[in-house]
Amino acid sequence: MPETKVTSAQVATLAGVSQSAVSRVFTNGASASEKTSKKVREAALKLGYRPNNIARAMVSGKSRMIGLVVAYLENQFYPQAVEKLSAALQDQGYHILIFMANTATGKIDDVLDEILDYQVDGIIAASVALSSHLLDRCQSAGVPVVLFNRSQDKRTLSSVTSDNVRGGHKVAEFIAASQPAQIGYIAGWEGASTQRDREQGFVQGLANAGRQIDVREVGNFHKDSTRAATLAMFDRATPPDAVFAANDHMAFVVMDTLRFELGLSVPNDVSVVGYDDVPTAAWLSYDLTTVRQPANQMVAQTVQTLLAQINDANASPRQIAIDGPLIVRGSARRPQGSK
Amino acid sequence: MPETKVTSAQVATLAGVSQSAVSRVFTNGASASEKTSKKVREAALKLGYRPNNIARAMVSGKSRMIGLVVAYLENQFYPQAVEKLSAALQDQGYHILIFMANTATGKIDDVLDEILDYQVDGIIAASVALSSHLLDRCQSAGVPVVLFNRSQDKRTLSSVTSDNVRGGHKVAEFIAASQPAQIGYIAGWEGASTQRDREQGFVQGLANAGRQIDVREVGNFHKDSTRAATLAMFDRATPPDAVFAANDHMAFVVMDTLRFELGLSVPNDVSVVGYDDVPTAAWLSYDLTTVRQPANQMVAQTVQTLLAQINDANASPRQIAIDGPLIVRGSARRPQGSK
DNA sequence: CTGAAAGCGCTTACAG
DNA sequence: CTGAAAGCGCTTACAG
Repeated sequence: MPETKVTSAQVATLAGVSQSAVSRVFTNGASASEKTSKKVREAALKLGYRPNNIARAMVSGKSRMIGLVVAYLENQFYPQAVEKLSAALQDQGYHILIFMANTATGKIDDVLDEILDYQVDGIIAASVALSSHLLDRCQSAGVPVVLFNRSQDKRTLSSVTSDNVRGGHKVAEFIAASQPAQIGYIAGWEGASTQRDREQGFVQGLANAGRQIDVREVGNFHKDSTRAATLAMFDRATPPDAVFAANDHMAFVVMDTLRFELGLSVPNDVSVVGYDDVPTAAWLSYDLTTVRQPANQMVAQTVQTLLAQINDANASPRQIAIDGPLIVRGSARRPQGSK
Repeated sequence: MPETKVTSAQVATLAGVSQSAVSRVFTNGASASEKTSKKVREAALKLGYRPNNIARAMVSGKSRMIGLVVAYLENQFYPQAVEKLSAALQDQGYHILIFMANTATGKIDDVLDEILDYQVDGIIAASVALSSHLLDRCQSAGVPVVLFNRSQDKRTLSSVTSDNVRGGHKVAEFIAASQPAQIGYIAGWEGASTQRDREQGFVQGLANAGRQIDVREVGNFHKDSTRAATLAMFDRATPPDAVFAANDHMAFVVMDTLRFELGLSVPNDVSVVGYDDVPTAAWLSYDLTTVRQPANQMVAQTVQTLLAQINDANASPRQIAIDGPLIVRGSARRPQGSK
């Protein structure tokens, strides 16, 4: 079988029509008579013709590709999000050009240029911060950007997150109600808005209950730092008996360290709460109490916001924060008086 | 800031050279004098010019995009693989157009056509089976395909896996040496070569030791079926005291079900072994004994094989199976006499 | 509804 | 080394 790249011109010849006619038949919303359409479709089928998307992109100026920049795939929340984003975008006729942002080397700049070179119609940045220099570049290229699971002070940029402040607040209420002696907080990477917002809500909520963070360590969202942070947190005269970790990924490490390295019982000795509700949170080994990020809604809003911006260059940016529920499971002590 | 799409023609004008000259400066391996190059680069910088990859693809017939079809992202092995594949391909100047194969709806066919429409230079199919009809389509389009973590009988198709037969064999030797009373096997999805090969190696290895699979259930690589399979496996007079699950993802479920639903101790009552060595396998809650898939080598071979095929249409297909070591951890009893 | 023509932004022989 | 010209496979005004 020869590697024949069939062109619209060949189909046109076989069907006995013009190339324009072939194009119209394959462009929805274009006018073609039933008769022409039939002839063209038959010829196309016989030849195995399919429109070349690259050529289409070239002339239309629309590649129908979305650049997705993502990092931190160890956190189960992201693979899940990529899956949902991909499905939602495919439904809209878009496809994803994916770029792993190597946070180690911080090579996001190069990567972004490469994305732009492919003439993507829009960019979704998941869990990566774009410098204002990069944003300028996107803007001058006329490519809209939406931040996924990260927000930014600039009101000129769209972002979609869960309501992290409110989520942190809920955790505070839940923990305060169980009246722990000491409260610990394992922070994520300080550069992330999710970390800052969750902590802010947590502190606020604790204050409302006349409490505060008694011990704070930084886990940076990563395994090794989180283990070290946990060890440090419990190496004191009065260690906490309730700990909030800024995401599930860290909460798992906290639990493992507590149970298997320090010989403590969760939740009897220490109550642990996370944030995200990744699938693993429901696994029986962890059975983690956590705040659910409403991934489906976040994805829907992300896609909607991005498409609005693609279709209307003057669409105003949106900062969306979606409320997610606290999911109570066995890793945490219940508030006094609850079942 | 205006959304100026800067073209090579504009750069040429500003630099006072021809469009061809501009093109040459941005095409490595093309001839341009130092003087021309300097003028062009300066003009390009001033204008913020970058070559349009879509136009390049159009004329060169090479999009430098690779289609990556992937499913089953719940299994941590795949996000990890996507990350590594992406990095390796980026190093070679290729980028990834990603497609989630929705195994639920089995819409792989449509998806593949869409990939082909984008004129990808090659396709990597991870954990998805392509029908021979689809393969024909790729072949007639002249687009090479390599299967990642899945193999196929057809010798005309390239594939890269770990040595699953040998891996299963190693697990058998390890388990048999601990002299369990009854041996259980939790199978993955029967359509997957990984499942078949791991089981074949396991059966073979057991036979060498005068043993066999005493109880077999199917977990289909998924959580719920695996839980049900485990429950069924232990609902009998003589349940197994050693279980091999065809991948880590299932092994975790087996362990959780045993410990938290059946009140059994792992490894004291039951020894559990998995396959993959995903990051979670090292987490202390599981501390899973497993066979490591050499992901880095698998990725390197996949990229190498694919590029060889892209650069030489007559390159012969390769079936590569890379040996991976058994990693002994706490979830399994040690063989008699070992530490 | 339909066709001829121009053009999307590049690269690549072909001359010089 | 460099430029003029053709062409990659389409879509889209423009006439008819």
